[in-house]
Amino acid sequence: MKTILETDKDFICDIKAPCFKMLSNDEIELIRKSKTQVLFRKGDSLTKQGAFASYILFIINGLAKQYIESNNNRNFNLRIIKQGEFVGLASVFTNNIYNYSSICLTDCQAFLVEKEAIVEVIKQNGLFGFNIIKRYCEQNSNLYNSLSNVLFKQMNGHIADALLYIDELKMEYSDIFQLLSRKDIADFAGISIEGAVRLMKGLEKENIITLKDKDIIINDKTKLEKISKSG
Amino acid sequence: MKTILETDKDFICDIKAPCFKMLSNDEIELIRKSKTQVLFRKGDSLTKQGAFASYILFIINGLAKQYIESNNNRNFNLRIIKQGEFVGLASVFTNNIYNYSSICLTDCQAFLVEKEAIVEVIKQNGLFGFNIIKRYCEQNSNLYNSLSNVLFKQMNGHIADALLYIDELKMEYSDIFQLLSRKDIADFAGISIEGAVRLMKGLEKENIITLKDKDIIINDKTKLEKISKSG
DNA sequence: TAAAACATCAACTTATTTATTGAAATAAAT
DNA sequence: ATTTATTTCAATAAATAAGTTGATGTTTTA
Repeated sequence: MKTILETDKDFICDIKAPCFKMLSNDEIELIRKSKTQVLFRKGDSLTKQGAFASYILFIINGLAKQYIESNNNRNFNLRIIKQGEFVGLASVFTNNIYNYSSICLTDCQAFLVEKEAIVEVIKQNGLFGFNIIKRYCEQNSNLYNSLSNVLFKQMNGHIADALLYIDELKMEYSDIFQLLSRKDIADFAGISIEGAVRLMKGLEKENIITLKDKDIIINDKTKLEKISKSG
Repeated sequence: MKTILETDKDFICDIKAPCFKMLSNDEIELIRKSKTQVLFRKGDSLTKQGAFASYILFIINGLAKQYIESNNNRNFNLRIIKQGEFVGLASVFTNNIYNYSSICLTDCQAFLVEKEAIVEVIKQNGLFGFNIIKRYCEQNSNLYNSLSNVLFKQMNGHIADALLYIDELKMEYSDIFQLLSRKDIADFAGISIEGAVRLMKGLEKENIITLKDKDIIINDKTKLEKISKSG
């Protein structure tokens, strides 16, 4: 009956993310007071595009995907959210509404911090704020990458990008492809499912990748990168 | 690219729920300013047990289920949320954290109102507040029913209760059983899936109910009510 | 402690989703 | 106008999830 885990004061210090290490006791206390910890199950949504954003989420462990929803049934996947990352930063600071959805690819232990507390701590602790902003900028630049890919490339480039992006996560999360459906991959590439399937089969024929059940192994990264560039 | 539907001032007045009819123009404006409308898809979660509650949801159309999560994989279904109902009232007024989860059984058009606005309007408009409270009490009494069922009855009574509860919705939503899995029914009864299957087969043998694919037809309501009472 | 009330496990069946492929329809680019 | 790029539709296969049943364990209660 307990998805809300009681956590003691030490717990927040225990988190691996460097950004929490630099907080003073007072600041930790401030965060601790206005946080709650939740176990999200695989498939649960962390944020819903269009809903109010009153808190940010910090992912303690697990993987999730962040995407934008379209009016019909096609989504565009923006990124994989990894452990130690924040979700909802921008929404909290600016428009008060999540402009993307995100759902768990695995069970995700997360803690939620109310925006007032985060704002307060950032105001107090410049270094903390700096790190938060840095992270946010990194995420944002990825987003711009995604956008330019979508805008200026075509199918082959898209799927190459998607595969290269996901493959980068494979070092840390070797089973990442197991967690993704063809629709997920297609949504990363911004193309139709059938298109994604076809192109990947094509890449397999040219020995650039190997499709092994759900897993995808990149045999010739150089060639894939060339395809990515040539679009 | 638009799940957030822009809605004009008239829209909120247009909602069938009686409780919105009694608002003044100013109050409507207040709500309108701090609301956003979202299309939740079948399977999307409306609230997550343990997460912060900064807004209430008003369901414009669609069906959802409200349940409490347990540490393992067993949930207890509290109720079906219907169109015209609120989700998250208590959480907003009291503890600031949702003490239950809820997910959509069908696509749900909902609008979200930030708690500050709801609180403000309730303070201004007694009749509105009264209605909100009335609704909340109704929900709560159902909850107590559920609890006492769980506590004081056993399997036969539980499944009878669950079936009777769901059957009541059948007038308005004739396909309600199509939307529910055996796990859902078991979770309403608070028993194991296998237990639910077995008992329902038993009830079918005694001609009390008919299982027709996913649909369940109650043939002998009186007998089922007797089972419910006798526990 | 024995019976009753359930839950859990394992095996199996059935239904639903996901993946794949060819063909046809649009749309964009040359 | 005619390739070229891409989506959509339809049919099928493969994989996964849901439903069902019997047998076995575990509590609870009398």
